[in-house]
Amino acid sequence: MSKTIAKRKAGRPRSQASRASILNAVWELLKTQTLKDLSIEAIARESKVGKATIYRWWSSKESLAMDAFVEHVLPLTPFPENLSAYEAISMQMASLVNAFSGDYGSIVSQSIAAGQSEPDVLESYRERFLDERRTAAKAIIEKGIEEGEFDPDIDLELAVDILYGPIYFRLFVAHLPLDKQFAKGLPQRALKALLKD
Amino acid sequence: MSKTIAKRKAGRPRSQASRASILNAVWELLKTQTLKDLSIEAIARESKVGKATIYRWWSSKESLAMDAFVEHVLPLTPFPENLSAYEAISMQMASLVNAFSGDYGSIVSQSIAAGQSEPDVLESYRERFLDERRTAAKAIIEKGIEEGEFDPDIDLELAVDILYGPIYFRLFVAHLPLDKQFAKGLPQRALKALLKD
Amino acid sequence: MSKTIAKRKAGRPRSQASRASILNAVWELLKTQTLKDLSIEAIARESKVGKATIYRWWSSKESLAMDAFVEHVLPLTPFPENLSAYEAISMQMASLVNAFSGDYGSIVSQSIAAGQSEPDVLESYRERFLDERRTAAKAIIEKGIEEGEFDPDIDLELAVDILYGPIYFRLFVAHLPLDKQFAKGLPQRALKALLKD
Amino acid sequence: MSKTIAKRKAGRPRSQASRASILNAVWELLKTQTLKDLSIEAIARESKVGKATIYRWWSSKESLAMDAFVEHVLPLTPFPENLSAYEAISMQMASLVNAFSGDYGSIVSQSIAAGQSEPDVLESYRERFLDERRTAAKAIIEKGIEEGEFDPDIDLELAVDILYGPIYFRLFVAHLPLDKQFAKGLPQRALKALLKD
DNA sequence: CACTAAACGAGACGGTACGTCGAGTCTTGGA
DNA sequence: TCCAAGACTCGACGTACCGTCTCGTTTAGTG
Repeated sequence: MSKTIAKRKAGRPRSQASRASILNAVWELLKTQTLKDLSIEAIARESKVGKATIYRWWSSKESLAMDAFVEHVLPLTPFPENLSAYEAISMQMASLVNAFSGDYGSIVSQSIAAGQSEPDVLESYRERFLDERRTAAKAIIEKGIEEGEFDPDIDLELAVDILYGPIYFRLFVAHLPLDKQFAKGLPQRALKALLKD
Repeated sequence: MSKTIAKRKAGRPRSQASRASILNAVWELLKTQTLKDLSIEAIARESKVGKATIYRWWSSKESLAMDAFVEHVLPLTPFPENLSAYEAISMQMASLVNAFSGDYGSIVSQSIAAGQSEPDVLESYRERFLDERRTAAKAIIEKGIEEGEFDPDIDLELAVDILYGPIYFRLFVAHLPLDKQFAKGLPQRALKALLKD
Repeated sequence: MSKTIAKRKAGRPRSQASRASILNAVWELLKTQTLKDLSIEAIARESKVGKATIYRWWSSKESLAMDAFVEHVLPLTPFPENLSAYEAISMQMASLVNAFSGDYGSIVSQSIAAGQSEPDVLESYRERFLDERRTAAKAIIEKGIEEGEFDPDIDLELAVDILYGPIYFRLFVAHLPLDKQFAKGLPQRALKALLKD
Repeated sequence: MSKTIAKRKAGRPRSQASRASILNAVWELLKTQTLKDLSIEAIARESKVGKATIYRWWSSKESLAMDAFVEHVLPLTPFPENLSAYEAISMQMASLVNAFSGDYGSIVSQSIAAGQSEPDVLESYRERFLDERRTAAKAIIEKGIEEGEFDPDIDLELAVDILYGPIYFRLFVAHLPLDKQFAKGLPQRALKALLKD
């Protein structure tokens, strides 16, 4: 909506070719190196774009990485339908563990790592990924409560943290693997905390 | 044993004054800036030390930060004694939440963030902090099992992840605060997952 | 010709202000210190220029010194006209001795000294200074031959070496001064070698 | 004399093995690199000697190079005897040209180059090499005067400069080679300047 | 024959400068 | 007005040597 009524601007319009080329270069480069080691210089070189063009549209390589990330990996690990809340959560958690054990996990952990020194990167991560998923998770839990599976006194946010916290913990600290055993055992044990007494 | 017969080394011995001065400078500098923004140059300047001396003994600013960290904050958040396992864990978790809500938490999160691109920093964190604490936590849980409080089928590692994962989750992602309410609510809810049916 | 059709180049053009500032800083610094003790760092500092800008356009401080030198001292010690070859050479030699006894001599000797380990500096010295002067000297000697003053069997290059070699000898080795007595005595004695029997 | 009455000193005497090893290392290293590029560090490394030992006995790498030089190349290019002064000088000049065209010339030119910024190196060169040779040359010229070959009004120092200056000129500036033709032509032409009218 | 005391190797120290990289900005000409 | 190209200032990188400084270890005399 707002885009269509965007004010008419004089001058040459933004080059979509450049935008795509930049995001693509970032994505390609992140396959072979750390976000930390990625340089604006290299992105410009790789995408045949002037550095100024990058600076004109992005404030940091982190937010640029975030855009590249969004462009490529949005649709992911939905909650299955037509199952009990317990089953649906179990299955979705397992598939998230699986997703985080590969490239996707590495990019998420690097983005959040970058966010430790750049608050807006972290905010961007939350707004563009996490919030949506947490909302979905909370809806499922509420459904479980309504259907009598879960304790009605649950603090929803806390419940989500207990379920997903362990996954992020292993993702960051890597003290133990995000393997099948974990994918199976975690829901079994963690969901106990949500059950009715 | 072997340490007492430590090999005689030729040459001028390492200056303990320099070592202390460097670690102290790192600690001071990290109070006002990000680990990412910390430069070896600045550390050398602040500690009145040659850059080469830093490079001689540390491989990166991250491992240096880790050493500074260890030097300053090792004795922290122990498990209280003479309490039931449930009580001891509850109290220790609360005090960890509290610790992570201040400077200590910021340094931990930055160190682990740095570890995302430097595996040995992460390893160092695990070896010098985490392992010791996890071992202590597992011991308490075992005690709880023996005393009939907790489910004897528990996977200890998984249990620890469920208890502490949510804390690290909020520490990293900062979607919700590490406040008193969380410090109180988390143990109550998460420990349910460990109880006997 | 080719210069006027110089290829159009993309990008920001070289800053003449920086170039001038650098060369000027070099010149000023060389007034108070040895070329050996001159550092790129100091030049950058003094001329308020990034080090990279210096490295972009010069390969070494020696070639930079040579450029600074050329910029400042090209027009020097011409051969007087309307005199006999003998007189013209005598006077020019005397004025060169005089020039070499001051700052000019010190810079020449240091540049050539630098050239002992950097062949292109030496080549630069020859191409941009010496060759032109030697050519002029040889022309005068030829004129002297034509006018019957000098021996027609003279090897011109050798003749020039005999006339000017002693000056450079004293300049480098400093075993004796480049004083008025030398300025007067050298032409008198050395030119005998060129005369007709 | 003075050496034999050298004051008795307590303590360990200077190690001749180290001295020899150092000088030898310098000599070897100078075969493959410039005096400018030679570092005390490298000499110590190569000669298996502590840096302090070098600094204890030499004030700079230049004076060290000079010592190494003296140790290896003192006996050189004497004046032949039983010849006329003209012949003796001619032959000695030719052999000097020849000597300077090889390694010997390169070391001399580098040492004198170093001397441009270190006056004592230059002085050392003069005292330990040049003076002796100039004295010998002046003696021969005087002999030539006595025997009626040369002009009795000659300034001896100036005469030596005229004879040898051209050799050093080519050695330093390298505008023309120190070849056989020069070795033959130079004495023929330059000695004319010394002859009786 | 132990005792001195300087010289020795090794190598850490505080520094300075190196030459390179990338940051973010600026200045062209062309689209 | 945007864009590519590329030069600009700035600051940090990690390295090489500088000359100095401890160390523990020789190695002659001397007492």
